[in-house]
Amino acid sequence: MTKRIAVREKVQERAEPKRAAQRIREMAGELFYRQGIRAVGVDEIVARAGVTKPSLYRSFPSKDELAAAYLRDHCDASLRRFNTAMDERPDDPRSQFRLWLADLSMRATQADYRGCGATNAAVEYPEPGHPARIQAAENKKQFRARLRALVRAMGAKRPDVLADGLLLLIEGAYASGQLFGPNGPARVLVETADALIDAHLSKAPRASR
Amino acid sequence: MTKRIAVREKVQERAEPKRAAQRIREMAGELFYRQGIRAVGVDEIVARAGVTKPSLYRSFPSKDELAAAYLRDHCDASLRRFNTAMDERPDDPRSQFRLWLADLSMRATQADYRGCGATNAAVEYPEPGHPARIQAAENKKQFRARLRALVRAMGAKRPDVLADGLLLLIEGAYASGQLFGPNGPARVLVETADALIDAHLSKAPRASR
DNA sequence: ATACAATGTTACTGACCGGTACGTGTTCGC
DNA sequence: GCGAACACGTACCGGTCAGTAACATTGTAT
Repeated sequence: MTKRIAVREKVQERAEPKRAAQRIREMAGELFYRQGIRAVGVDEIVARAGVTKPSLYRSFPSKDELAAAYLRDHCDASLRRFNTAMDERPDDPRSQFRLWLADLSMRATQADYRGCGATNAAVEYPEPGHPARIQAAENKKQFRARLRALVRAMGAKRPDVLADGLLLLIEGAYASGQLFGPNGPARVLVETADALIDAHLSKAPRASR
Repeated sequence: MTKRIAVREKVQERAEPKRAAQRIREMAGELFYRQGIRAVGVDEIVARAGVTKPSLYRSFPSKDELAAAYLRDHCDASLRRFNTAMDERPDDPRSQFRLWLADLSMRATQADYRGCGATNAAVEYPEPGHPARIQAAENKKQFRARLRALVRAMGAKRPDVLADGLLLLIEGAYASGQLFGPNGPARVLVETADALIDAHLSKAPRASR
């Protein structure tokens, strides 16, 4: 974040060596997500990234800030995936949302599912001022706003209430996916969300699907 | 400090000195829940419990097993609270459940809410064989069974589906309570659950509240 | 060639971690 | 009274943690 790269003439993004900071960031992302932030030491990160510890501390002021960077990456990616999924058919937001939910339901009922990285980070760091916690809260805030916009586009009468209800279901899928494996409650995610949306849209409460 | 009393003839459970194991268990419970298991060292536990480390390891084979014991206590207590709340008026399970949900909604929208200890433990210990994770999964399994029985008593047509839908909402409240503080999604917990139950009971989908 | 930026190498710090060997004091059966 | 059993404390272990200092090496651009 300090100096510039100065090689952007013709081959600025060749992936062969890959900057140390980037390798660290990616490896830290995988390890933090799979094993939890506290469970992963900086030595393990640099070892598996094929770099050394000073390289880490040249790019990140501390492990806590590296964790915050991981969360930023994590939610940038998931928010982008959500947006592109919705933008595929802007005319039918409900169907697109349903597809996204079905995908989440599938992932959340797999054996090694690990839930949402931001939620997990907040569990690991309850201290209010911690960088990882601040970033996690920011991620959640952004997703909530995005979900509200989507529900508003569905034409719900009380969009914020419905959006929060759906958010409860989604967070519930994140959490329960880790504890109950397959056959967990996340398997009913789609039809439960359907019932909820139906109720808020005053359509026929049956007749879904 | 704290001499012994040696009176267990007639009053064997006076709370004055309290066995070291019990003090450890209680203090570990508080600290583990508030700060997370990994964040709390055994030194802090014994120091704040007013005992010493060997006392801990005489009663518990390891910190991991102490964490498992904490989870057992945690969910024993919450399951007992749930049962007594339901048993107050066995004729009207839905109202009692509604009251319990309202209480959860209130707690989950307070600033320092920490969610469910079992869910948090599973986040901290993703490794499948870990004692804390095993106990956490057991807790969740028991609660799911209890919830299914309750929904069955409500007379729902597909009780397991409704119970899992409600479980998603509950776990969602646990998780989102930690990230969004007050004004978080958990504020709509009761009315969302109502809408869901209505839909499953084929009552008028409106008319809630 | 040279200058510079990025990274690696090695070694280190002090704090803290979970866990334990061993000694001390109190209580109770006799 | 006396010794065994019990509950508990003192002092310590080796390992790991996050983070740093000082220096060597590489690659690249001019």
